[in-house]
Amino acid sequence: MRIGELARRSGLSRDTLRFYERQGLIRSGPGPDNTNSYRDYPEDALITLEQVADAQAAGISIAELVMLLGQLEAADPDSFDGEAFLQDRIDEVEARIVRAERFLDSLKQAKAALAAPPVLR
Amino acid sequence: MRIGELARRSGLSRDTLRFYERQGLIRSGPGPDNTNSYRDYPEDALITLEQVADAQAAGISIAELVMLLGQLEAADPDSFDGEAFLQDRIDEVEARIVRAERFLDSLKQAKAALAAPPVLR
DNA sequence: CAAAACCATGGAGTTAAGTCAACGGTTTTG
DNA sequence: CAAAACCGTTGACTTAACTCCATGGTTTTG
Repeated sequence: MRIGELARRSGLSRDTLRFYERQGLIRSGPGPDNTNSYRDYPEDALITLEQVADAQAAGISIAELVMLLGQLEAADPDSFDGEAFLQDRIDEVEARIVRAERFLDSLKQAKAALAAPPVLR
Repeated sequence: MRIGELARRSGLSRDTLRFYERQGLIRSGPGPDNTNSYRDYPEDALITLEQVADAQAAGISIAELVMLLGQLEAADPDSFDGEAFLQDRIDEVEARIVRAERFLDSLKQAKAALAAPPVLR
């Protein structure tokens, strides 16, 4: 599909998609009839973009994500210590989730307090 | 306590603390003997800073956090619709946690795959 | 086939959250 | 009391992640 469709379907801007492609997060090939004038994205770019959004929500930067993607698809365990790198990200993300959940609780408590009958305040 | 101690105990830089104070996230009073030369932070600034870190992990910006803090301590429910605002933040944070957890699962699966005996790959 | 709609590239600009440097005043300490 | 250790302010700078703009080429459509 072309960039406009991907933008519409992903909710991202065309500029963002081109930016992501420059960063190496998504890839596009030459068009269907091999005219190379417009980018052509595969259907699964949408899935990749969802994963990118997940990673960002988890506090992973684009640079880190590019490294992770490289790790995962290289699947070359002898290259360097990708396992330790992965474990570090796992620890980071877990810590972040703990913090986010703690904050979520505060928000909920605050809301409950606001919603309570004024006499209780 | 003075800024150096707060920095050491919170793990943040003095510059960051002054920046947070300018933004309205923490407050300092005049020193103990009322000499006003150095900032003096109350003990509970440390707690506030933990909450700030939690909020940031939850994807809340400083500007939003300042509004939230205002909401919470005003506790003036008739002012404007703070309840709706709170609910919006709650929804956002929950969505973010869902994404982060999904990403965490991917990371764990990737690690398991790497750790598996090569014959399985 | 011409207008409308779409796309590419390059480069500059923006925002959030800090970070750094320079310069000078204040407190503490041996 | 002088040196060392701290602190304050101002303003410029940095980084990440976009976003915008200008200019010009390509596809689609009526």
